[in-house]
This record gives sequence, structure tokens and C-alpha cells, in this order.
Amino acid sequence: MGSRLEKNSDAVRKRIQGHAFDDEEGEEYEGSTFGGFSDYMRRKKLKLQNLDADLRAQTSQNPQIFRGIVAHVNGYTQPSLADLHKLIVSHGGGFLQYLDGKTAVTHVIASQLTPKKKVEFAKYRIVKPAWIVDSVKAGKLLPWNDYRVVDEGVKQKVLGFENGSVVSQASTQRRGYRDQTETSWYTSQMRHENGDTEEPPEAPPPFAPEPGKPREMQSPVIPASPAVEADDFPGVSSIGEADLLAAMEDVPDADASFDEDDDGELMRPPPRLDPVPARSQSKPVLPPVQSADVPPITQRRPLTPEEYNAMLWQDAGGQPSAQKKPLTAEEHNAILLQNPHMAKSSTANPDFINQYYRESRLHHLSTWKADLKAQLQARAQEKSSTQRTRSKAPGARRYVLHIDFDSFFAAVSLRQNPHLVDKPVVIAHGSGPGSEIASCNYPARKFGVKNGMWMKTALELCSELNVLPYDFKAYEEASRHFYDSILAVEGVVQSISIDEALIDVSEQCIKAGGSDGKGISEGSIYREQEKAKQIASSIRDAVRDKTGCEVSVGIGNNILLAKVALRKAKPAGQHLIKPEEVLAFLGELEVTDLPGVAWSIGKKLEEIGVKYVKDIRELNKERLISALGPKTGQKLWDYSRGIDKQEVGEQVIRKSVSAEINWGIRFINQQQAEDFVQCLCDELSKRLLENLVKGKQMTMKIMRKAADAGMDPPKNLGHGKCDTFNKSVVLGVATTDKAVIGKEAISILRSYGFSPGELRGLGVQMQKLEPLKPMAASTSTVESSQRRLQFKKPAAVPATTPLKTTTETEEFKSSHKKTRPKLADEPDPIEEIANPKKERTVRLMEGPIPLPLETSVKHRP
DNA sequence: ATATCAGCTTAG
DNA sequence: CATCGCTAAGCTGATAT
Ligand SMILES: Nc1ccn([C@H]2C[C@H](O)[C@@H](COP(=O)(O)OP(=O)(O)OP(=O)(O)O)O2)c(=O)n1
Repeated sequence: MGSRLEKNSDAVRKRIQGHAFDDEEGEEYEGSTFGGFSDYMRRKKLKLQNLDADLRAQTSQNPQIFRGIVAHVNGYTQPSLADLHKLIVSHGGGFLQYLDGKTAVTHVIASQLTPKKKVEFAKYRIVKPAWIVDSVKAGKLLPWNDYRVVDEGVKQKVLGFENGSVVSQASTQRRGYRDQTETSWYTSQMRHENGDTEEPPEAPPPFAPEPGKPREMQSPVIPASPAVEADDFPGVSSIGEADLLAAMEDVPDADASFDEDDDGELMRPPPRLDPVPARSQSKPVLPPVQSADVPPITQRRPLTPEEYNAMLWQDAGGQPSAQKKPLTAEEHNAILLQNPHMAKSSTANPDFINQYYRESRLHHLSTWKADLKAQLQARAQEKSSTQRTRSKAPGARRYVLHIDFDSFFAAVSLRQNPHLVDKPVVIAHGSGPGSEIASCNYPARKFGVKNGMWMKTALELCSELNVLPYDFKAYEEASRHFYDSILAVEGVVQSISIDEALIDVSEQCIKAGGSDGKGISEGSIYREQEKAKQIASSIRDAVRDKTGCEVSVGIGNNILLAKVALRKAKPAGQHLIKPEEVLAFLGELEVTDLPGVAWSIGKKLEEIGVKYVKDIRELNKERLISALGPKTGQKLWDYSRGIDKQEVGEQVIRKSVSAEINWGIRFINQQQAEDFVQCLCDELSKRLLENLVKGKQMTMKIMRKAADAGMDPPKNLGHGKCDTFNKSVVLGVATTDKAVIGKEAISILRSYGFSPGELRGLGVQMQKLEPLKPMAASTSTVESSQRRLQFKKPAAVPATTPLKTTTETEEFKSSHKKTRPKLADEPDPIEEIANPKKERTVRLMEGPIPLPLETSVKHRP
């Protein structure tokens, strides 16, 4: 497991140390919070690497078993610090003389640690010197787990240094709060994270640890899946009075006055230390039935909304008080959801999933992308099977166009609001501080507003921002015209997203150049470039005509160059990078301008002195690889030189299907959480069927509120700072069965034993996909009319098969669920699935022979 | 060496 | 008035075989 938003941990740590941090929890995924991680750290690391460089160079014949490891030695050791240092560096490792509490060090080496040191080093892997010695002897890196000094602490789990037993984790945590006395939260938290707490005697692990072996290396004990029956899942119900009262049973006489404000969160007792007895949801063992968790419902008069609000207010604004009982996470949620508006936008609403997916821009983006990809790939398949295989001259010049709408959502919405075109405009759901800006126009960008930014930040940059709502249908329509225009051009097309595509027009261009596309004839190259520009220009005109929106086009000799050229082309322009300009153009870009490089890789590069693309060229490949890994290192080495071998339109088969929701997750009991997981599994099952695949492996994804995060994150109903837990299980046989998937998913969820009120995000994913098997005959042919994103058939490619007519004027289906695209060259029946009920279109995974399929879309009540 | 798993990062 | 923080893929590192 790891900590999502781990960058925020840094922020929190700094705040603890008294540094000023003005950003509320650093919740925004990208942005200013991440800039100044540590000059200090960077310098130190660089210094270390320089000092050790010589030794490393002299001993490069040694097996580099410690590559990637940065060690620090604490206290007296045998062998000595100097010897360990030499051993480590001469075998490829890094060494840090001083520890500053940051993350560069991967391992601390110590023979033993004082309790104080254990606290200080809680977040490191602490290993005995023998690990180094034995590993060198063995000539390979031995598992550090076998040389732990601190035996399996919670904190080490929190940092994700293991993949061990979830049961032990839950147990240890229970130990944490059961052990809680009246001491301050901070003290207990340190102890909690110290990792030297013992196993709770009252909750022994359900297995006997192997002697001498760290427990985390053993198999996790997960309750057998059959423990959950399909019948166990009644539909999600909205919170009833009974639920609320049950969840609130302990509340009324408690003043519930802990400070859970975000600013005061450090003073807040973490919920997991909460002494309220009714917490059997936290038990890792089944069955966590609601009735066992909560006291019987009393006759108490229901609280008025005012009273609830008052309680909530106190909850958020009161002072910490050790004598007062804090609200449990479930109680907090129960109060929160008493507000009907909140309830409607959260898991308390039975229609939440549908409603959420209807409104989520990111869901739409992902769905659109998958649809487009499938359609274009099917189209390519069809083309290649009906046409002579295009003989691509290897080594010939390529001309790639990267075409993209300018501020897509904003541009489309602005057509209805022409009076705002010169004013700063953003697309968002609302004007609240946590509302995310999907797209902003160029006037808004002048203020520094960016896509993905939160409203709060944007308003600070530009107070007179105009907020327009989404219009997903209009985006689909504009996109259809966009793809119609592009597909009318002769070339290989690849979809990047709803508003963005690549087209390889090498063939046309080289033909226009009048050479074989290899020789360096200036005249030919000039004509090729002119041809590319002319194609770009005509595409821009066509899209503008049809949509009233501007697209820009980047042109280059490969995908990378087309992409970076696009940035220069915007807005409303086009730009071609000539071969002789490539190195200069790329060199002046910052590394984060390269595709695939954002804050994380950017930071790693900054640490080794790289800010601009040209700086990458100063490093040898080895250095890049050691800093970034083999693939990434190689890729950046290539990119910095303008090399990108990837072809437009490479066929990629889908490897996973998933459904997740990480917003609006607020449960007040375990049953609700499990019902919701089942709903997600229903959704997943439906998506599997639509894609004509079944899956053999299921992964459950869980986000749980981080211990140091407040109950109410800055973003309304957002997930806030969370820890993430993903666990997969391989099924005996590939399936699409929602009951099977649900059973496994719920089993995993239960095995973690999380308090349902602290869950903030849930998702299910299927992998190891297999195509649903074709079987007997069936009728196909209805589905293409249901496609939402549909463009014209390729005019240049006469279909050899009786395909349904698909026109670009197709009506959108506004039905509850999107339907699937398909392009088939032959109807082919497929295996039937459980509970057929409703017609649905589907797409085949590999050899695309998509067909309509009877599937169930029944939803839980 | 290779496979598997979990976690993280990236893009739109 | 809040708010709709998805999803697929690629990569890394740890560990198992
Ligand atoms: N964090 C983001 C990024 C993008 N989008 C949506 C809205 C955008 O309009 C659309 C296309 O994304 P682009 O990256 O192409 O951005 P724009 O088209 O808005 O602007 P640009 O002119 O930079 O392409 O995807 C989003 O919802 N959230």
C-alpha cells in the first residue's frame, strides 16, 4: 500500500516542523504544493554521488547489487561505517552520511536502535549490517525483510514497504487504539507509528507465525470468499432514521468537540484511536454485521436538522477536549448526510453511481477515449484486411500531425456565449472552492488559470472568472465532426482523446515530394513539408467550418515532435518542426514539457541537475537509467535527441477494465459499503460484457482517509488525503459474473477491516482478460446505430462486408448508459452470459468481431 | 531469468 | 451554495519461483 497524495505528507511534515505552508492540505493534485521539496536534499544527494563516483567507477566490475539503494548507517556497527560504506558503494549502492528526515534514503543500517531512534527512523527500512555483508557474499541483493531491526511496524506498512498481511495490519492498528490511554494524540500517534507495538493479546492473528520469519513474508490470511453469499446484498438504501440513530447512538451527550478542521487536524485525535466500543467493523474477521456493531435503536426523538447542523458545526469548530467523546467516522458521516443535498451527492443515494458517472468529466473522457480507440482500431483492422498491406518503406521520413482543439470544453461552451469570448471563462460544475476546472479559455490562462485547477486557486488568480457548465453532448457532437474531418484525410489515424488525434500522412507527403522519402533532397523535403502544412491547414478549416471551434496542429517527423510542435502551434495555429530545427527546439524545452514527464520524473531529474531537455543530453544513458529506471531512462535519452520510434496507430489490446469512484464516498455502516462495492461490481460486469471480455483476475482498490486527514476534506465530499490499498485475486476461471466478482471484492474489503466511515474511494478492476467465446449464430447489426461517438465510414475503403450504415448525423443516445461501438466484418455469435435481459452492444477484445449481446443491466434497488 | 504483485505516475 | 477526484497503460521495485 502506499499513500496517495504522498506529496502532501511532505507538506504536513514541514508544517509540523514549523514551516509555513499555506495550501490547505495540498489537496490539488498538481500545483504549487510540490515545487520546493528540498534543495537541501538535492544538494546532499548530489554531493554524495559525486564523492562516491570515483569509487564506483573503480569497482564497476563488482556485481551492482545495491543499485537503487541509498543507505545510511546509524550508530556503531560491525563492520564499521567506513567498511559498510565501501561495500555498498562498490556494489552499486548510494550512501548518505547524514540523515535529514527526508526520503532519499532507502535503508538505514543499524545493529540496534534506541526507542527514540526507532521513532525517528520509523519511516525507513531499518536493516542489520549483515544484510549488506550477506548480500555481497551472496552476490545478489537479499530480501531486506530478513534483516529487519524493527520487527514489522505499522508505519513501515504505511509507507508501503511490504505487501504483507492485511490481517496483521488491522490487528496492529486495533492494538493502537485499544492501547490508547489519555495521553495526547500526538504521543500516541508516535507510538502508534513507531512499529514496536506488540500483537494484541486479545486479537491474535489467525495463523501461527513461522519461527524466525518476519510475519509479513507469510501469506496473508483472507477470509474464504464463500463466506459471502450473493444473497447477502440487499440493495443500497438511503439512510433511514434507524441507521442514523444507530450510528449516532453515542453522540447526543457527547459534545463532540474535537477540532477536525483541516487547519487543526494535528490536534485531532485520529478516528482509529477512538475509544468508542462499537467498532467491530474494524475487525478483520467476518462477519461485520451492522446489528452487531451498533447498539439497539432507542426511542429517542429524531434530531432536528438544526440540531444536526449544530453538532456538525461543533464537530468542525470546537476545541480538542480529552474528556469529550469524539465522533466516529460513521457518526460524522451520518450527521453530514442528514443534509439532503449531501445525501443526494453521495453513496447514500441509490442512484449515486449513475448520477455520478453522468456528471463526471473524467469518466466521460475515459469512456470516450476507449470508444474512439476501439473504433479506430477496428477500422484499421478492417482496412488492412481489405486492402493491400501498405508497404512502409523502412527508414523513410515520416510526417505526423497532432491535431487538438484549443481549450476544447471552453471553446464549445463559448459558442453559446459569444459575449464572453474575450473574457476569462472556465468550465466547471460550480463556483465552490473545490470545483475543478476542466477547461479554461486563453483569456483565463493569461491569469495563470490552468485545466485541472481548483476554483479556489483560480479565483485567487482571477476574481472575475466566468463559470460555464458542462455540455457533454455538445462535446460529442463537435468531436464527431472533428473525426469526420480527420478520417477524410488519407493516412493512419490514432485517437488520443475526444478532442485530440494523430494522423500519419507520410505516404501523401512523400508522394508530393517526388522522392523515395529517404534521400536528402532539399527540394523533395520542402515539398513534403508543404504538403503536410497544407493538409494541416485544410483540416483546421474543415473543423472550424463544422464546429465553429479552432483546432491547432503540430507537425513533426515522429509523434514526439508533432506533440511538442503542437504546443507552439496553439492557439489557433499550426507549426512544423523541420529536421534541422529539432535539437534546438527540444533543447530549450523544460523536461516536463516532454510527454510522460511531469512532476515526479521532473523532480528526479532536477535532483541530478537536469531542468531543460538539452541538459539530458549531457548525461550518459547509464546515469539516466540509474536515476529513472531502464525504460524511462532510455526513453528520455531518446526524446532529448528527438528520437521516437513509436508508430501512429499501433494496435494495442485492452488489458483491463475497471470502475471506480473516489468522490462522494461516505458510509455510515459496513453494509452500505458492501452494497456499494456490489454496485460497482455490477457496473464492472456490465463493462466487461460491453467489451466482450471476461476476466480472470480481480483487483479491489480502496482509498481510506489518512490518519492525519480531517473528516471533511477541503473539497466537498472529496476523498481528501488518503492511503491506498490495492489487492488482487486470481479467479479459478475467467468470468463476467457480477455475483462472483462482488463476492471476491467484498471479501477483500472485509479482510482489511477498515472502518466504513473512513472509506473515501472504492474501485474494482478486471485483468487477465479473455475474449468471450464465439458460439452459435445470432443476430448482430443493431449496435452501430446506438453508438454515441460515430463518424463516417472511410470513403476510400470500400467495405467488403455488409456493414450497417453508419452516418455522421446519427442521433445520440441519451439513454442511461452509453452503448458500444463496433465495426465488424462478419456477424459472429457469442457465448451467452448470465441473466440476459437487455440488449446491449459490445466490442470484441482482440480480433474485433463485435456483436450485440444480451446482457443484464439490472441494478440493485 | 522470468513471473507476479502492488504501487506510482501519466495523460486527457 | 457545496460537487461529480476516471481509467487504462506503462513502468518500477520487491519478491517468488
Ligand atoms: N485536467 C483536465 C484536463 C483536460 N480535461 C478535459 C477538458 C479539456 O477541454 C479536454 C481536452 O484537454 P486538453 O488537454 O486538450 O486541454 P484543452 O483542450 O482544454 O486546452 P488546450 O488548448 O491546451 O488543448 O479535456 C479535463 O477535464 N481535466
